[in-house]
Amino acid sequence: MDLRPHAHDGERLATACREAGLKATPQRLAVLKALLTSREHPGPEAVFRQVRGELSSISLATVYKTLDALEAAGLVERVTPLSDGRRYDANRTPHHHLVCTTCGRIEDHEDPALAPPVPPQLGGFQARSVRVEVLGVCAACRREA
Amino acid sequence: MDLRPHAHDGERLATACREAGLKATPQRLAVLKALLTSREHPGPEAVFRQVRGELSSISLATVYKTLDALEAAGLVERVTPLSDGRRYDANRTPHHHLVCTTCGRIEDHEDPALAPPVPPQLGGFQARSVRVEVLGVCAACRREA
DNA sequence: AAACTAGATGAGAACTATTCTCAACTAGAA
DNA sequence: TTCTAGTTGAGAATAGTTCTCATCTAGTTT
Repeated sequence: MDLRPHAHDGERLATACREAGLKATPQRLAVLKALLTSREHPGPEAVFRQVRGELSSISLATVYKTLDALEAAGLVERVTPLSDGRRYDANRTPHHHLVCTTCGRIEDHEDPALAPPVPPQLGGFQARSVRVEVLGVCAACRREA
Repeated sequence: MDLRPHAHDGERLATACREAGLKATPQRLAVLKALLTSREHPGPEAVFRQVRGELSSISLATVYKTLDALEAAGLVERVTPLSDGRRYDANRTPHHHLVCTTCGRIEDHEDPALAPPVPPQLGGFQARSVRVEVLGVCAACRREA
C-alpha cells in the first residue's frame, strides 16, 4: 500500500497501522504523517519537533519507540541501516558490502559485473562515488535459523 | 597505492601517511595496520582493543582522531558514511539516495535505469534488498563553493 | 455501554558513542 | 640540536539512544 497520496487521510494511516499489528494511536499517526509529508529524511529529533506542533505532549522517547515500531512493521525505512556505530574499511578497491541484518557482520563482495558506474552528474548534484549495500542474511545466521 | 600486500611493512605505511600530510606516529601506523589486516570492518572500539596489544598506552580519543585523520586523507573509508544519526524515509518505492557530503542533505533519486537488480544469492549470503547511495556535492553547496 | 487487558505513553534516569579541552609530548623541518 | 606545528592522553562534556516504570488507552470482550 502506498500511503503517500493520502497522507492527510488519518483513517488510511490508522488502517495501515492496524494491519501491521500496531495500535493506531494519535502519536503513531502523527509520526507517520510527519514522515510521509517530509522530503527531508528527518531524524528522530526533527520528527519530534515537527510532531509537537499538533501533539504537544508527545515525548522524545515515544518518537524513538514509534520509529522503531514503524520500521519493524515495514511502514517506514531507515535511510541508514548501518547507523549503529561506525565501521571502517581499508580496502580501497571498488567493492560492495553484504550486510547481515541479523548479526551485523559486513562482508566485502567484489563483483565488477554488479558494480554500477559512478554517474557523472545527476541534475545539479555532482557525484563523487557510489556505494552499494546488499542487505540480507549471512550464511552463518541462516544456518542457525 | 594499495597498501594491503605490505601491511606488515611499517615504512610503507609511514610514507603513505607523510604523503597525505600526516605525521607518521606509532599510533597512526598501528591503527592503519589494524585496519589493513582486518576483514571485520571494525569500529573505533574494536580498533582500540586491537591496537592496545602493541601500543598499550594509546587512548580511545586518539583512535577516534586517527580514524578521522586517515579518513580525511583517503587512506581509509567509512563503511557507513551516513552514520551521524538516523534518518528515515517513508517513500517505499525503489529509489537511490543522493547524499551531499558537505551539508548532509539527502535527496531521493528515482532512476530505474540506474537501479541494480536485487541479486538473489551471493555465495551463502541471502540478499533481501539493495541500497545505492551516491555521495557527492549538492547543487546548493556547489553554488557556495 | 462498561469492563478488561495487552500494548503504548511520558518523564526522567541511565547508558553509550563521540567530541572537546588542554597540558605535555614528538616527528620532521630548519 | 633546536624549534614548532601537529599529535597525544586523560578525563570531562555533550549528544544520541535506550531503559524503567507508573499511568493510560485502543481495541476486544462481555
